Amino acid sequence: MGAKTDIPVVFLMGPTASGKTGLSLALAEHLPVEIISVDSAQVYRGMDIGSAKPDAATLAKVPHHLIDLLDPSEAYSAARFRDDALPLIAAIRERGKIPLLVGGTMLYYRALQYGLSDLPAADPVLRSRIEARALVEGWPALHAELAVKDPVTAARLHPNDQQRIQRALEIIELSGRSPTEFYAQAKTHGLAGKLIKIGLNPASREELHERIALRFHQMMREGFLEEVAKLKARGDLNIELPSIRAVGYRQLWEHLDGRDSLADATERGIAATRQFAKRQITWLRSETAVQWLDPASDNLLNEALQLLK
RNA sequence: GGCCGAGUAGCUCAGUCGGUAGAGCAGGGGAUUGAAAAUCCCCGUGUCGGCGGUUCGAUUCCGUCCUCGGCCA
Repeated sequence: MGAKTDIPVVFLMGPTASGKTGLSLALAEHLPVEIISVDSAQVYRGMDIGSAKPDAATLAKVPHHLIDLLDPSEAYSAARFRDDALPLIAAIRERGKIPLLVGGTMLYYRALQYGLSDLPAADPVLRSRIEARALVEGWPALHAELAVKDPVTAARLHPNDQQRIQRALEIIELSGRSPTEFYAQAKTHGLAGKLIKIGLNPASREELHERIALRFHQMMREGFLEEVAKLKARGDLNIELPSIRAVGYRQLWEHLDGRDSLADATERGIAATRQFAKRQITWLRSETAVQWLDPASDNLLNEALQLLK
């Protein structure tokens, strides 16, 4: 595998609506790349408009990976992403092409770069059992229980952080070992070889907010509501699923449930997108060695090509 | 033109029997190990519409003006 790691892996990171997809396609016209989507929503089939998935013609023209992997009734994960992406990257390098990772799911980049602890996989049955207990005893009781079994993790988690308390208890139940014990051990391996990180972010937050609103309205014009209605009409999906909880999908689903007007739901969707972008930016600030570009630059493509030389 | 109601945080509104005010939403910062577009934590000074008056002290009471609703002409 040695010689092949001479080919760099390229990350194209940035908050939602910063223009990552556009730039990736422009790069694909000038360089021998294959694109790997780093996006927890684009993995779902039938979630196209709201996840800002490249259209079918584009997908046919430029090789893309990790898009349309699952049915929305299923759940993806950071660990699965790492397991999927590593062999893909190796294969793309074998072909003498550049793996271009594009997307905004920051935890996935993290998992890929640094690996993960060797934790037991999620267990839906156990999770619903823990939830049922929480309903009766309350989350504080479960947090207290965690404090006995793994004081270090409990101290790190806020008593309201249901999702992580649940996960910690799940790990203990499944393995008989605490998260703290796992974290003390080496992680599974992450990415090897040369890595170039390009960050794309508008010069001001205001500008990003404008791009977000503009794009959301564009999605509505393209039939986002119909897309959500179609998913809802299946009858087997619900708002608790990771897929349907995605930004925009959740708000339009709630509107279809009769919660509010379409105009209000649209505003809530846009606000949720802004908040999502803010969280992405928080991740980005802790990323090392990112080379930043301004999506409004007249010379964006050349600047990006320059970084890849 | 007359009468009534409302003008308080970016928005929707509480509230102060006179001692310069607080919620929700929005917004900002942070955390983040198999749900991550998820989940969670922290952050609230704003001429209380303007100008006068009463008062030790007015966002609160009084007068007047302005703006926006509604009703009546």
